[in-house]
Amino acid sequence: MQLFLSKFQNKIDGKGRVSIPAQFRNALFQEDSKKIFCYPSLDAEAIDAGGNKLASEIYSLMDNLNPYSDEKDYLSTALFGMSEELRIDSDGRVILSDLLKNHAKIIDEVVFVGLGEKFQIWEPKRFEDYLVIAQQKVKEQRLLLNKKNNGV
Amino acid sequence: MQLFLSKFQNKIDGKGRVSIPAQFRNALFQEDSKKIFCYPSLDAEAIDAGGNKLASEIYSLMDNLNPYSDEKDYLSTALFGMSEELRIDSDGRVILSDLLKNHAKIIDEVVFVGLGEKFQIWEPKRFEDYLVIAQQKVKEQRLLLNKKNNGV
DNA sequence: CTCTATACCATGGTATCCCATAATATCCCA
DNA sequence: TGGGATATTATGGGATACCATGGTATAGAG
Repeated sequence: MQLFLSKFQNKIDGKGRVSIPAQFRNALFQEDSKKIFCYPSLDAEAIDAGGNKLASEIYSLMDNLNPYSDEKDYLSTALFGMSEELRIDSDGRVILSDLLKNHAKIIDEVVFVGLGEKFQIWEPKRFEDYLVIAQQKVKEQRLLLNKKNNGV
Repeated sequence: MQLFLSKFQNKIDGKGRVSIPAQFRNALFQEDSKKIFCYPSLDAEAIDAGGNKLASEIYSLMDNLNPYSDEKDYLSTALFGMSEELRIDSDGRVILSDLLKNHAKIIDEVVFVGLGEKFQIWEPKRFEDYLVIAQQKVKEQRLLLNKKNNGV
């Protein structure tokens, strides 16, 4: 299985089109996806995206909920209502909806960030900021781990 | 199988007609529905809608209830008494009955919200409010989901 | 005959397809 | 190993198809 790795920055053209990085397209093609499944990330100003595999994970997650529970109503509204399947055109491009662009504050340029089984789409500047924070967190975690290990 | 995803806002014209979003029409067409099955949502100021699949789900739900129970009486009144099958015209439009529009406080504009195997029809402003609540609830329960599913 | 519901037609806007091009990456052979 | 040929990729533009929406014509009921 092929994972989504590395990051790529692409432009959104006058028609709202943006190229999916070729490496990601190959990964998607391997799981037979002609579309990408997208939804606003629950905890970041970014778009979560992936192929059939991610989509079916979400679907089965919803299937396991009680059909007539409030929990399912809220989750299906927040997830399915806000998610989209974007068609990849013959040149490997998609059009991001206003809904998604607004959530991620995207104007005319995006970074695709591989996260293994899925990837995220960010406004470049915001991703820079997020990366700094993420790296700090990692350092802190390392220190904690070191303390634990040294203590014994 | 194709699910109902994303949301779309359309206008109701002077004759009361409103276009079913093309994506939803395709999903309906795949299950061979020339009509949409509608009923007032039981716990929201919205209209629940879907194709043949949703209709037969509701039917079998009723079949499984005790024929002489109060529960069945209430449900059949609340659901069947209020439900309708709206014909989709050659241009992909339907006419919402006054009954349905009143329940959802709809005037001349609606939002179609995909919920997977069915969709809902909302008055736009009311949906905005509901969405905020739904997203809050999901965030509160997010940790639970992450634990179960490794952070989808 | 009038009112309403349905079929049919028109139009502006948008998405999609197809082709072109420049830049980059890959390959191949000396 | 180097350097030129070839393939791939990101990006732009024109033509076409699709879609939401408004309007007109027709048929059927009361």
